[in-house]
Amino acid sequence: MPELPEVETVRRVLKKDLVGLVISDIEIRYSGIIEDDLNYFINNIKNKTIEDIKRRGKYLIFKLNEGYMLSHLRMEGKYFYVPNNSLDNKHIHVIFKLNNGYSLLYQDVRKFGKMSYKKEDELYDTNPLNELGVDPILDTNIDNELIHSKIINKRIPIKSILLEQSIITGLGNIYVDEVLFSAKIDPNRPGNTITLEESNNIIRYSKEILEKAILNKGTTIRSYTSSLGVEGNYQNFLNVHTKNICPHCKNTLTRVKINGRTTYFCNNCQR
DNA sequence: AGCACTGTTTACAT
DNA sequence: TATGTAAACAGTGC
Repeated sequence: MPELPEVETVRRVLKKDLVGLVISDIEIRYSGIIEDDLNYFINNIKNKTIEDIKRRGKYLIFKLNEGYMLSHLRMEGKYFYVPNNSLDNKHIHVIFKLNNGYSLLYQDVRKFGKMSYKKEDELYDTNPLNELGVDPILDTNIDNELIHSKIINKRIPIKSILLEQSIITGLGNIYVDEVLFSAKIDPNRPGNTITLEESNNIIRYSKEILEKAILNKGTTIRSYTSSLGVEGNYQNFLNVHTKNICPHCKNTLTRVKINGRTTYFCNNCQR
């Protein structure tokens, strides 16, 4: 499911249930999810207490009493907090047994998701978090000129730049289309043609749209992709993504592939 | 049946 | 270094 608003929604739901619980055992059924050596991962997480759940970009950060567990849901990753042995299927790849008779299940139909253990001093200074750009929700002092200078250093389409996560983190295929529509920018425009004013609008609308999407618990487009049974509501506020008609000028929207990703925009309103 | 598609990221070739 | 393509995988829909 996850772009920033969906990951933030998962974070909030999990945090209510999990803080204070101890991970008493870990079962790994598909090791491709775990980026570390399996024994290293298990030995460092087993018997640790979950003290907090944080987020940066699209990453979930489980703060343990010693170190962190980093988790990225990629396309289909989902967590379920359920009583032991009450739910199982072939797409559940990691099971965290908790000390209260409940389990945290990680389900991932496409097996793209990743988890790793990070030591206290590694978290923000090593891959992958040290590669991330500014988080429009978490970072309050964003250097607009710096963002612009990074954008105009590139010649690839602005949509591709925003999907890279290295300048701004949190936007994915849906919200990039929405942000560029609000900013009236053609997603094909090369980075080196983006003005400071346009760059500032990208930052401003990223904040606005992501905030509103979080308030609506994210976007649920295809029903099977809902996580934790939590259905988002922001699909009712989308302007262009999955749409046919421009809500502003009523022209037919253009649908193209950029970076292999389906892209919706209005070639009348977005220049 | 076969192909195109999917809310992500990264490894690899050029 | 920068950019474009393919790959990781499983399911749905035409």
